[in-house]
Amino acid sequence: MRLSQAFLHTRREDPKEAETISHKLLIRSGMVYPVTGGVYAYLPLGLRVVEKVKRIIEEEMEKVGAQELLMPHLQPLSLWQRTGRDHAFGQNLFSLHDRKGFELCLGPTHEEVITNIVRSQVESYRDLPLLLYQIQTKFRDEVRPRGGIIRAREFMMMDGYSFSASEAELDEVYHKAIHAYGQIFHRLELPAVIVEADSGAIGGKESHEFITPNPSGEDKVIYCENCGYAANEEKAHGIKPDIPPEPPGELEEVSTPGMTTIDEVSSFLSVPPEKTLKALFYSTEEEIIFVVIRGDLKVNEVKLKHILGCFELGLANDDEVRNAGLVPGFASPVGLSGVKIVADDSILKGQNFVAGANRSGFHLKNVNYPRDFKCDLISDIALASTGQGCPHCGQDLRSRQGIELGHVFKLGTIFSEKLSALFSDSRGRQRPIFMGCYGLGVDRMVAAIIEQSHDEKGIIWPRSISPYQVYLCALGMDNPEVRERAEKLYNEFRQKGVEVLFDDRLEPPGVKFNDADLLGIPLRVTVSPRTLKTNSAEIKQRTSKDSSLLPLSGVVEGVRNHPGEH
RNA sequence: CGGGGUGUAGCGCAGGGGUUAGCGCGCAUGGUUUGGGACCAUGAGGUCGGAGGUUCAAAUCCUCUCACCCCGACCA
Repeated sequence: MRLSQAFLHTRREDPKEAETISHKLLIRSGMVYPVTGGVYAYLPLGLRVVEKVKRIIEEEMEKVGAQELLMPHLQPLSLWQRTGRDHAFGQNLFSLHDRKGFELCLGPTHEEVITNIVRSQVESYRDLPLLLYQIQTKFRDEVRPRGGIIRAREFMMMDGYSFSASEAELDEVYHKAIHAYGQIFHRLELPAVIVEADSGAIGGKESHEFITPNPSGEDKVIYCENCGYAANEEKAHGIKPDIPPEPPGELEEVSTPGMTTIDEVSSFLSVPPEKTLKALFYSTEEEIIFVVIRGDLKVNEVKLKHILGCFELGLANDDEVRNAGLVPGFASPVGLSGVKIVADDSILKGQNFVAGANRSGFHLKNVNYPRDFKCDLISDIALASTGQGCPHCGQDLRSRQGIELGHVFKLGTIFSEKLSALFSDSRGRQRPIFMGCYGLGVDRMVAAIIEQSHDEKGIIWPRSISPYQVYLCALGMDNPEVRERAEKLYNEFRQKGVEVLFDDRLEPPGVKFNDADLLGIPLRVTVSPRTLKTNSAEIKQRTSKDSSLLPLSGVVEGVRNHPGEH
């Protein structure tokens, strides 16, 4: 491609709406164009990158026996009502009516549709196992799109779906998919760790995420360096610190004027936070929940949501709290009735806690479970964090931010049962198909690659997905000899099948070099009056400060045979 | 949905009741330049996000509204 004719306009300045590095660079390099909040167009150069990522995914999926298909973006809402996921997705579902009033939605994912397709085609265990996948646009009306392409409302996703006759067969496909993902990340030069994950709105039992460590990521990974345990914070368990036992003391009311937070109460009474009980009030679509947890811990709302089995969960507002007869800041489970009380199992570790007195300005000392209060549910509902012990080996846990690139789920039979996707097993019995699904954010990976591979000048593409392999930079295009030599090189590169971006513009060197760096093409080949004096061209890696000269006659072969060594 | 911020030329910004709304980049034309965003000259480009109001007069003040971004909530 000739730059003089390319639909490519780089920008010198950062767009003001962008905060994240990948967002800034994608716009500045002319790869994407922001159309509206969380919706982007891919311009020619950006599309080349996306297409390359897609091709790598296709190749690796085919290698593990997956077959590609394409599904519609429009889906009948009724299909979602049958699995109940219209509620699980809630407002995130983009929905619309056709002219007859029939309700449709734009697919945020395709489990329902594919299960329905497979249901009609698969009759027998002989048709299984099956691994199908799609790479296409999905739509989610995110509460808050952010980070440019990292969380968009319209985005590109690879989704694989597996159909098996047994749990064991499902395990097999699941591992094949994980293997394919490993290969994909490897080829993209994108470091990714696999972690245990919560399955969220999609449902299912076992689930893993692939996360690339990055400070601009939205997810937090809790991991153990000693034994390799790693889980998303939403899912992670930690061993909560023990507290030395002591004999239970007498319940005692103390005055704590204006002390409503754990920090205030704990320093006012000179009691460490782990010897206090924190009370929080949540509201679900049905009721107010009173949550009790040891003062040094935080509530993991995902875990809480699971044990409550609710769709909506949020901190209750002051009105809701007062209407339930609770005293914000001074509430405790002691002597409380009429409200569902859920406790973290940390209340079993420790005794003689300080808790609210359900009376403004007062707290209770020496509160002990179960002597002084009851709970409807006790479970692990705490957020794991650094400082806690690894659930497998007991060593200290660590945490790290990351970007979620992929998420795989063992769905089991939840979808097949709801949608009656059955097959006849070898004894002729009708059984639901065992399903798995495997999602990978295509354009999110592009953003993640930029996040972790750039410098102050611009993007640094891995060779495997760079839009072009060579940036051919001709300095002084008005010099006939430069023009002639550069044109010749350009044609030679193209004949040999090397993807080359030819900067044939009549621009000063600084402009060209800066664009070359911004666009992140791995190799730059410069022809100028200076290099022509020695009948050579300058070769420079994007990642290196140094350059070298190669005789003009050997440039194309040299670059083709040893792309990484100049 | 709560909190905060920003909307003025293609992009980045200044101007905060007073006549013709500026600057930088980019763009166009001509010329000089060509190894890290070079220079000179000339020029084009604006419903000041939108609606309503106050005023002799509104980009500027008031009210409402929309869009975008950030934090939180939320999220495969």
